[in-house]
Amino acid sequence: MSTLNSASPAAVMTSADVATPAFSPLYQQIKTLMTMRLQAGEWRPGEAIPSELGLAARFKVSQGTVRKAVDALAADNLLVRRQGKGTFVSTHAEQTVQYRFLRLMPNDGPVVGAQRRFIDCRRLRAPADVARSLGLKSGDAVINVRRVLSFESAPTVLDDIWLPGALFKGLTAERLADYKGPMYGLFESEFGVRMIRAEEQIRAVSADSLSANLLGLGVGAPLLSVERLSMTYGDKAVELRRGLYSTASHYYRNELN
Amino acid sequence: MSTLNSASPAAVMTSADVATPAFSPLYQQIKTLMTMRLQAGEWRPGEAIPSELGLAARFKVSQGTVRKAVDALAADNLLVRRQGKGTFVSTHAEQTVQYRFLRLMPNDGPVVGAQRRFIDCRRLRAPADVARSLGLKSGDAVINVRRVLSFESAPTVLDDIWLPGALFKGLTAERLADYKGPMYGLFESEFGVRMIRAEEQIRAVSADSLSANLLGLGVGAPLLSVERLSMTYGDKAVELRRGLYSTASHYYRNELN
DNA sequence: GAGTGGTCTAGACCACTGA
DNA sequence: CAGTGGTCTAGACCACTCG
Repeated sequence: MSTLNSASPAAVMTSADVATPAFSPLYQQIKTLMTMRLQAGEWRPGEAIPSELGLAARFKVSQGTVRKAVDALAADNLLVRRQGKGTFVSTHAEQTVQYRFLRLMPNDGPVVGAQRRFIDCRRLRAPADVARSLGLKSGDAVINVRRVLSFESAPTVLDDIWLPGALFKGLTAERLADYKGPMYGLFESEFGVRMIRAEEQIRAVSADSLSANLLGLGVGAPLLSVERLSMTYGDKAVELRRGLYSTASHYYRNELN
Repeated sequence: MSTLNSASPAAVMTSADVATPAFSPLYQQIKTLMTMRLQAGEWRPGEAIPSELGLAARFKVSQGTVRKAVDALAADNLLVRRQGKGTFVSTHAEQTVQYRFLRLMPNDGPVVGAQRRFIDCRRLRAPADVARSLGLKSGDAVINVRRVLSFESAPTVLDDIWLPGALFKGLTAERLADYKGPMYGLFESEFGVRMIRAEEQIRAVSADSLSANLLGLGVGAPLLSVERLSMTYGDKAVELRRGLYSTASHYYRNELN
């Protein structure tokens, strides 16, 4: 580790260095360094990172210390460990299990793939509330995508998606429609934007005429309103997604610990 | 560790023992042993468990191995580590932060305490669906509690709670009303039932006349339906809670990783 | 068999708490 | 100050994957 100490690896930063330096353990510092390499694209989604012993040599610490850092990154879903093979940068592209953040489950019957229908994809100026959520200035360029997800031909999810225009130049309805696989896979491979975590605000609302129409329901039908803010590295918000879910034959599943 | 090996601690179970013995690492076995001690009430909620070195001596393993076991139990929220003080059995009683599993947040303004009003607490025979969820036989004794939670005098949550009668003998409306603190604290201290984790199914529904009345809304108003199944040790279901949340001035908050 | 992650140990030292 | 959890090391060996 060349970041903080001078001689031996054990000579870490201590509380004598500064007044209240907020002591940070070595493995935490290495986690930060590795996160920066991931963010910089030095290690690409789907690829293997160096072995633990290799990383230990590079950072001049013991294997146990890089192990703690890698464990933490794996817990954050940034890396995936595979015994006997190596440690890999996680990716949305080979996402076998549904749509990463979508928690909808059928009331009965097996989980089944969704059909997507894109309603429109427009480039426009950010409304005040969208700008605030995404950390933009009101009037900045944003891209607005609307689409419907159907399960077994039953329209179920109406998504209203807002993306910073600066990050997603050239995103069109065609590219969305042509891309096979989850939308986050497209964002990752084509625009270098990786979703790390998200926060959702869930409410119950009544369908207005537009959404009722698109979801094949009556006006006033109860819908789940799911407002999701997705973050990339550094907890930077990069997507605001307002979803309306029909919960007649599906439910939102959550686990509490 | 006297459970599996004979001589040295390092002589753990190997894949040579049986055909496909599903190799379980030492720290995992110790985690299981500690969980059993917790379940048996040998270490009580709020109390400190032995120090890591003490546990290491007792189980005849190294400190590092018990550390992994304790880390896992702390990750499951069964234990709480406090540097310099010790490791404690977590408890619902001194739960400073709201109601453990309740994810409701005010749209704006600070989090504020709730007022509780108990509507009734009856002992009756389990309906088929309740019995199925709780792993009982249809017709077994259950306790049904209904109550309303209000925030700043606005009724917001209508809970319909089902508990196995065998586990909660003597639970009455009086004891519920008299108990200060969260309901799960009462369950823990008076009935020895600790909620470990829960699963929720969330839907949007329309208020019927009864729930509309109790929540001060119009009939047909959209409500969040939250059906929660809570589990104790061994993933045994011990509470079915059907909640109706008014999401006019609150939202259900969820974090996705 | 070589290379990877996974487990376990023994021992040193650090940070935090409370008497 | 003693006692607790937290970090870090060095080294051994095990389990898994793949050529």
